[in-house]
Amino acid sequence: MARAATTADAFNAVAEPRRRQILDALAGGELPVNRIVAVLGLGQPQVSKHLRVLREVGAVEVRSEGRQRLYRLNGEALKPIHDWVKEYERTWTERLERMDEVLEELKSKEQGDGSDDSQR
Amino acid sequence: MARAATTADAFNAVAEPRRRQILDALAGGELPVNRIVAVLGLGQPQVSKHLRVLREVGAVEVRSEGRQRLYRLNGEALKPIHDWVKEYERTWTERLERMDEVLEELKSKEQGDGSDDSQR
DNA sequence: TTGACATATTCCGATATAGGTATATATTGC
DNA sequence: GCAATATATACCTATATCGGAATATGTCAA
Repeated sequence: MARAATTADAFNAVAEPRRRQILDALAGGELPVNRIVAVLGLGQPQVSKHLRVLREVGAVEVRSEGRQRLYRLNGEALKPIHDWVKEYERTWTERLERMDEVLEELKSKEQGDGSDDSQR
Repeated sequence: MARAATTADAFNAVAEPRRRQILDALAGGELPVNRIVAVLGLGQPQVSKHLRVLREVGAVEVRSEGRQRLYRLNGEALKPIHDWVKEYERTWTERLERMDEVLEELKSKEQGDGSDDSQR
């Protein structure tokens, strides 16, 4: 048994660039699948599969209209991501964090050469 | 030629629950690898590999101190995620969106009864 | 019914990657 | 030098999953 346990959550859904593109497209309003296909320039089955993933995490909802399936955004499914990342926002907004960073750097230089090797 | 092009970006890095755990642990301050191993209850090589991914997207930085490698958070690497998801925040905060949703529903009901589209 | 259209599902092959084990590298102390 | 500690890397296996092609399902019109 390897590979993590198929985390079918919002984080995973959104990790795929195509799926973010789909959500971005739906931000302008409800769209049928063939419009999304046109926007992404991807095959129709692939789009349907991405839509399924998005549906499973609740990020989109569907309604049928004739032979069309109209997808609409449900941004609330992205709330966990927003909540999680929001906690880190202060890291790049507060000046105090910068000061702390500089102090750490100085400290490590003082103690020897250990200041670099951050790259490989 | 299949499978998407190895998106080594912040979205991908954070899609892994273990890596979010690591970042959460580092939110409290700099930690050596063995502390992270203890927190996660995962093997040391696995943790090192996760740390490498996080380093490659800039979400963490390292400095050496003796034989230890002290990892610290760099929240700014998460800014793209924050910026992206922020756009969707209004979806679940604004009331107007709800109204729009209801209107859409009503419209679809209206259109549902007609057997031909001549009255559209 | 037949056929056209719209979308979903199934099967396939290629690749990415998580975790596991063993090993390599680096630092410290003897 | 050698041993111990701390971490990183290499190799392996199992699985997840992307894109592609073929096919199935569903809806409408003639």
